[in-house]
Amino acid sequence: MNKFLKEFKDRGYFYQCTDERELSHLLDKDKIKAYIGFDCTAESLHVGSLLQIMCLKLAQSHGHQPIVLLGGGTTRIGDPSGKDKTRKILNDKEIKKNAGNIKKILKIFLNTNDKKICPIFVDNYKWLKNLNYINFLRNIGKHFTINKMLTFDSVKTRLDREQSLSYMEFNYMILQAYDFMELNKKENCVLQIGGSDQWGNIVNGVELIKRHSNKKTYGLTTPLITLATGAKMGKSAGGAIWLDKKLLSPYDYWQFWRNTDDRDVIRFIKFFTNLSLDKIENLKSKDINELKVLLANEATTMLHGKKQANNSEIIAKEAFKVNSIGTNLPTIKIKKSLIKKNINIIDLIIYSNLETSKSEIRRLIKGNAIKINNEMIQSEKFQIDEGFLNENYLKLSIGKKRHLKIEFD
RNA sequence: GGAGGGGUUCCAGAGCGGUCAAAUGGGGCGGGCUGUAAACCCGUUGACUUCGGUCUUCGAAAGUUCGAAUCUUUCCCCCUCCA
Repeated sequence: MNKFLKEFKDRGYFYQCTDERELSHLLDKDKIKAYIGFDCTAESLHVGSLLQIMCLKLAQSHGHQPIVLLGGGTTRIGDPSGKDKTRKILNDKEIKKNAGNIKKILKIFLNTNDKKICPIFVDNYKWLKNLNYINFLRNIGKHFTINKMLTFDSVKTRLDREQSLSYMEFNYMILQAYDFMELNKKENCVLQIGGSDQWGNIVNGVELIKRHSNKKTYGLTTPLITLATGAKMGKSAGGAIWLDKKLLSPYDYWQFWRNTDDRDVIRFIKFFTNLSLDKIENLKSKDINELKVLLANEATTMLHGKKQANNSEIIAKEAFKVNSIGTNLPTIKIKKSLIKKNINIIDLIIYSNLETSKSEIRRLIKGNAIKINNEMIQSEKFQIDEGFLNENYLKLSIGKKRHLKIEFD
């Protein structure tokens, strides 16, 4: 089997392929261009898209060139795959902004230095916006039969569940197929990769190109990643795990990986790090918590850089050491004059922005969750007074995992 | 076009004149156990509070009533069946 394809499989990226054998031959023979489309519905990417990104990275490492398709056009339609409801349609400005953010993230992950494998960014709005309805129906539409379209999962589940599917959404798969054809023509792209929910859309592209241009192309899908607990990846505690430091701090990103379920650790190291499979094989005997740190460091380095990763590790070490005062913790400043006037614990937490609801803070105090300098606060009337000014700062903790250093200014 | 059913707090889903800030489950948060894991147990889950209460929520608006998520009217949205 082709090396790229083999690693693709060994790492667990493989789910389905339209013609594995032939694709393998082709990959042995040529360096190809492979594309993945990214929806622009969200303001940025989150870990749910990370596996797709890793696929492109892997392709690069084997000398193939990735094409990143930003769905600026198709996002205006809304992909019904895997969704039980019609999505709210975004306006042009939002889509444009989202596409920009997504492009930025991908540039961080992908190798942009080597000309041969440098990712090509395209936005399908460019060609979709000018489509002529009549011509499109005649040239493209004739290759699709309703009979077949109705059998695709994205359509079928909606109909089975008696949920409405608008004609607009129904056309989505045709547009995605058209995208593939366009990239095949313009860039000679022969492979589309996507999540398993994209299978139908991808197959449609392959078939359209076959019928319309009589050329052979390939589709490759990745499995839907679920956590050991059965939950979908990326929608975990307290909101999405964004791949964007403006939406999720490097430290929180690091923590996300550090908190991986034991059962997922090796699998995730294969998925989400660049470590070679040989190396990973040797890791299996290591202490599970060390592996989690390794995973967190690797994943964080890839996105936020080595410095941020190391820094996160240091912060984490301090934060979880029982009685440390934590000089490296995230820090905010407060005016000494405020302390001199005595500030109430609730107001201090509001000031710190760790919580925004006073009721919630009261609940946390009742639940023994609030600590200052590692001492539990027992009363919501607790005051921070001048006595604290003997030090340069204090440590505020909420629960076991959230710690903040508050410096006096 | 005709006939029905429905829109409830993050989600699912009860409630159908006062005892409802609203059952139950999931999720979240906090505590315990531990390994920043899983499983399990406990608490909590609208806001504000001088802890007595107060204020804002049950698709939207108006009304009946001492009192409405619950009744009436209009409007908006969703679904099913018939044509």
